[in-house]
Amino acid sequence: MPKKEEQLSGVKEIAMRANVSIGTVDRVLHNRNGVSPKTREKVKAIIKELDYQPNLLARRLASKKVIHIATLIPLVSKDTSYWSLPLQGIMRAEEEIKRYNIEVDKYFFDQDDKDSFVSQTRKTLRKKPDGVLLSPDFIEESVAFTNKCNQLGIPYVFIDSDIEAQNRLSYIGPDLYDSGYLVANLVSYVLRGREAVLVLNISQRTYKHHHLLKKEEGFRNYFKDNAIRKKIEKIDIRKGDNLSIEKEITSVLSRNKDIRLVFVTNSRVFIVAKCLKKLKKKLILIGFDFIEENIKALTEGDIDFLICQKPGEQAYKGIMSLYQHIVLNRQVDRMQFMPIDIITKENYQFYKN
Amino acid sequence: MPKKEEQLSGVKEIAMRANVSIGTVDRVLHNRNGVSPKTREKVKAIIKELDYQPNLLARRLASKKVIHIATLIPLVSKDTSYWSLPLQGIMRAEEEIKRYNIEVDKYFFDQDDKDSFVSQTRKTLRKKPDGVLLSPDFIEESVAFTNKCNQLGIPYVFIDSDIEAQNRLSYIGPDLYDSGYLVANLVSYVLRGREAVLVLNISQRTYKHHHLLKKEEGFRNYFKDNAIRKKIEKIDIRKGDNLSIEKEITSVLSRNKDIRLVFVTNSRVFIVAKCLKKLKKKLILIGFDFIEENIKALTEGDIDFLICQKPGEQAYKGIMSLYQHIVLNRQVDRMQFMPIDIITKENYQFYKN
DNA sequence: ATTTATTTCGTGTACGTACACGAAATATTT
DNA sequence: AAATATTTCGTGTACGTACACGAAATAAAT
Repeated sequence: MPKKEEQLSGVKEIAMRANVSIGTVDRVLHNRNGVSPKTREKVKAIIKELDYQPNLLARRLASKKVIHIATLIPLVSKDTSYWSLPLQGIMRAEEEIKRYNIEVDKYFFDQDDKDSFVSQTRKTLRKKPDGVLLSPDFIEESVAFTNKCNQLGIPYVFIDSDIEAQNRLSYIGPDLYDSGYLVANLVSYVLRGREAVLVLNISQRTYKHHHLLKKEEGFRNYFKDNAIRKKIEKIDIRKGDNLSIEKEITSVLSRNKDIRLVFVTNSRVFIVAKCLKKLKKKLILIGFDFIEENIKALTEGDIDFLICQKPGEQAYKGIMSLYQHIVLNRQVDRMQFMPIDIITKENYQFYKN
Repeated sequence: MPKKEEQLSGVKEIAMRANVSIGTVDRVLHNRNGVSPKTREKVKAIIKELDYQPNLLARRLASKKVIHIATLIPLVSKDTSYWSLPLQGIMRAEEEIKRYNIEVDKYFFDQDDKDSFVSQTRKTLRKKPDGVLLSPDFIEESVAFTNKCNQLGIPYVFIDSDIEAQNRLSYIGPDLYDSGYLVANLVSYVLRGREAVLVLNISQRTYKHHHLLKKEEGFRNYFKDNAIRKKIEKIDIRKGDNLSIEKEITSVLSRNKDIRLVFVTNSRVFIVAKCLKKLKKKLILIGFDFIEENIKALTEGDIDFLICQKPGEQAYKGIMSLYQHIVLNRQVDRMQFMPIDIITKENYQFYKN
């Protein structure tokens, strides 16, 4: 018996109303050719009239197109294992969505080599991905790259650091200012009276320096906002080797006997921990990021607090946001700040990245 | 020609390896009966071995089951149109997902009638929904209800206010404490010297009072945290009628000539605006929520600031989170705080709920 | 040993869309 | 007008899963 022709839906209904086959409707929907202008218009009209919304689940299922998401993050470098965490997050997301015909193409650049970044962006673009996740370390170059993405209609999300001006789908990562602010709050509890703070910005990479400055700004503004007078000594160290760092620290500490706490504005805090240990200086040490080297120093009592922002989650969410947006057409929050976690010797075991 | 038997996937692959049909695999997957213990075990083993993950898109497409999401929110009441906004959000989400065989069943209760809440929870449970969105206005009753949901394995999300202890999928809404804190910050810019603040908690409903108190707590703690001395006069008004409110306000204002700013801890601020207008008192007025009555007062200059947290978005996100979780098995953030927006006469036109 | 009841399983169709293939209709050339 | 080229369109199969139906195999009853 012929099926009762109740409520058709989707392409079929359009096809029926337009007296054409679903094949034709399909061609109109995808702007493929092979349909006469007049039926095309007719079908388009009906599509509009019905306010047709495709069933995205069915679409993805039927499509043989593989969706490509490109990721562009730093190589895991010798001086910190930080970027292995986002990478794990990326792979976790990949595992979850690859069965929906989504492929994740991973590109890596050398944090110390601007050219490698540029060449990787080129590679990325050549593959015409459907979406990009990137850590926009080199600002100008990232802007150039994402401008091209804008032109090509490729959505992209930033992780780890942000370039607000760009037309990104989302930024997922820390609120740098806030995390500095939080540290200041911590500091205000820990220090008393005239005890001073040393802020250490360690970065060989000039382009990343503004990150550190944002944290420092948050840090300083806490004291300003709360009208707390606090001596803040500060050094920028542009050389990564232990020796230079040690020298600088020794010097500043001998000049400022009142320093009781050191705040390192990035993950290089473990290097400072080593120095202080060597110098036999027991100061309170605060830094960033849940990486192996830091955890080790934490457990050994050489670091007191680590501020973390789930780098794995950041990358995972980044991929998933792209997936949601590309495949399911979902709107995505333009900002997705990660919680600011405080890790100590007592709770680090329970921290899940 | 027979298809090349390359990489089968999903049920088909399992079926092949187990030497059974996909029908049998399907029965095992869904714990339906009609399969002998021994083949069941065999199939189960292979499923585990392959770490089979079903294609959720295909599953939803093929399933004829309609997924039911129940919503349980207050009726739009006479004294504030607030709840029409979340309702709009719910309907927007519904529109978006109904084509995936998801139905949203809306239940409403009277904010002044505990019994109506209870009876609506009963109704909800009778329908055995697959997920619930609710505003847990009556705490004890909400706990009882969600405990039953826990037993039945029904996920639920809270909007507007939270009961942290419960095992909810997510809370989506304002951080009450923070919004009070923010207002205090605003106040500290606006007021000078010895100018005082009046905090007004207007609620006929005792059970909602703790919300207001949380905001007040945040408000007060700002001054404490920042060591600012500020005279804070405060009244709780338990009667909703304009007359009682007017009387109370008149009284407190005549006793405290130094009050220059009034902070109303909920959406009833427009009532206060009317009173002040009638009394010809020009004070700075701050309150909550982007509802029609308030906007009117804002444009007329009778309210100075409105604090809003996109109630429509809250509900929309709530439904979508449930959908994601139920259909796509996505993990969901346990907390989804909404941004705290400050609305003035100048920017209200651009505010999208 | 039949017949009948019951369990166990395979097949077919459907979900809504994509896309390849080829048939029908139309246009162009001879 | 016939032959050919081109455009326009319909049909069929696939995606991975759900589920109804009925066939085959087994068990129970006569």
